[in-house]
Amino acid sequence: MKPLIAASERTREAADSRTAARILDSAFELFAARGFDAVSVRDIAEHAGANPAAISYYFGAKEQLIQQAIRSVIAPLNALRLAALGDVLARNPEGPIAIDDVVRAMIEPTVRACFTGTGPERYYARIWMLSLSLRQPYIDEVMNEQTDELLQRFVAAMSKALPDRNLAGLYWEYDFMIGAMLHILLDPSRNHRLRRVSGGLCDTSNPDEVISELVNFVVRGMLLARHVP
Amino acid sequence: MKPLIAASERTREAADSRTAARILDSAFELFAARGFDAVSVRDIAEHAGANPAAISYYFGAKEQLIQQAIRSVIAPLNALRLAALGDVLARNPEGPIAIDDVVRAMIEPTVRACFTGTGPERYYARIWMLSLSLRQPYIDEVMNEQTDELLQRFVAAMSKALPDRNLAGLYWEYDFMIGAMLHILLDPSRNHRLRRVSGGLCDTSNPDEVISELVNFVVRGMLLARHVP
DNA sequence: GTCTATAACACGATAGAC
DNA sequence: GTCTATCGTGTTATAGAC
Repeated sequence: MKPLIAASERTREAADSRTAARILDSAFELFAARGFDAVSVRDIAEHAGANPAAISYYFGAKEQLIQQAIRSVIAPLNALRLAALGDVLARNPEGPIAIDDVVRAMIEPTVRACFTGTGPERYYARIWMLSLSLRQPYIDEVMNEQTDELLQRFVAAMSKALPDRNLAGLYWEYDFMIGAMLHILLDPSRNHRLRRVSGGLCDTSNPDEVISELVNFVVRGMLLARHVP
Repeated sequence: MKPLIAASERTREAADSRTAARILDSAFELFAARGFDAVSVRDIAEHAGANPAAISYYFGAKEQLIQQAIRSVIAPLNALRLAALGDVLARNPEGPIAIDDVVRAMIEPTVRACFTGTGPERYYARIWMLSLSLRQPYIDEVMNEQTDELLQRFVAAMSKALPDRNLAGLYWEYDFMIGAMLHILLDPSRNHRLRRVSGGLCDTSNPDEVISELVNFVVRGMLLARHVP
């Protein structure tokens, strides 16, 4: 593959090269395991069976490799989420839709990707958590690029399912949903902490159970416009 | 201050020295801003007006400084949470308690600490997120040490408020509550993303609004044992 | 108790051979 | 397109002066 001059072009074409693809695969795998800062480009090159120089060649600087790694993990998952939401909307194009189905269209593909996924999207929970904790402009840029439209589509569907709720509440609750989901998805990488402290009552390694508990909790949270004591 | 031999003793006594206290203050402030890996002990020493060697002297290795920084941020917040929960329980020692009050005892001190706190606990959201994303044994150790008992006390209170709910569900929902809270508390450090995407509908810089939305959502999620469509 | 000085090593990036 | 070799910088940790 002939590298292009501009760095932005370079990264866009990167997957065309087998070596670049191997580097990218190694990148998000190692990043997910140990964090962006703790993994050096040398580690990535070694894991990919490539030369350290190949990373600069294909991706430019380490920051651009991180951006590309985040994209590689999030983009395929977002496609799955939007496909699931599309199914829900298509099932009844004119009439009402159920909030359960909308919530499930977000939660089910995400949980299944993290538990039984085989593509890059299985690293979603760890990569997203790392991105959230970094707080750097170049990270924010990728995060917003990957989630702004997704959020608007889901909030619109939530509003369609719950036309009596005001939009502000639904925006808050979308954020709460993502937070709750992300947090429980990190439990397996914390040695199943919730399972331990609950004395085994919560099986945080069972995707069906995680999905069921999450969906029920979130839907209940969204159902009533105001809590009546 | 005379340093003790064992590292564990050293860190325990660290706050006795003015220099050590300045180092610790600088540590969690810089860690919160830039992450554990991205901040060097030199940065911390410089910020504290101390010598790099002082960090090894008082804390041993960087890992122990990180552990101590996490403790310094979480412990005071946990004291506030448990005090609030104690108030709720003391208000009606024998009779029933309201789930709203239990949930609020977790959420209100935490949100207020992050928005208007003046002590180390104001760094809770960022430090905790960083700890979650690190996944190292020495971090897990501190996290479990700081939260296992807190979780049990709160779940017990939740169960007292909702005696018809089974314990497993409450454990799940405690985890969801923490996740939702943590995620929204990070919004300000993401340039108020939710405020932006909601077109200003959600004021994520207003602690009262965050508390109110969170408490209502979480309590609704906990109120019904099963969702009825 | 706090400092200076430095050891010993890892980092990202790149020039230039092939 | 991929390699080797290396530059310059920054890292943790510590030995030893004060």
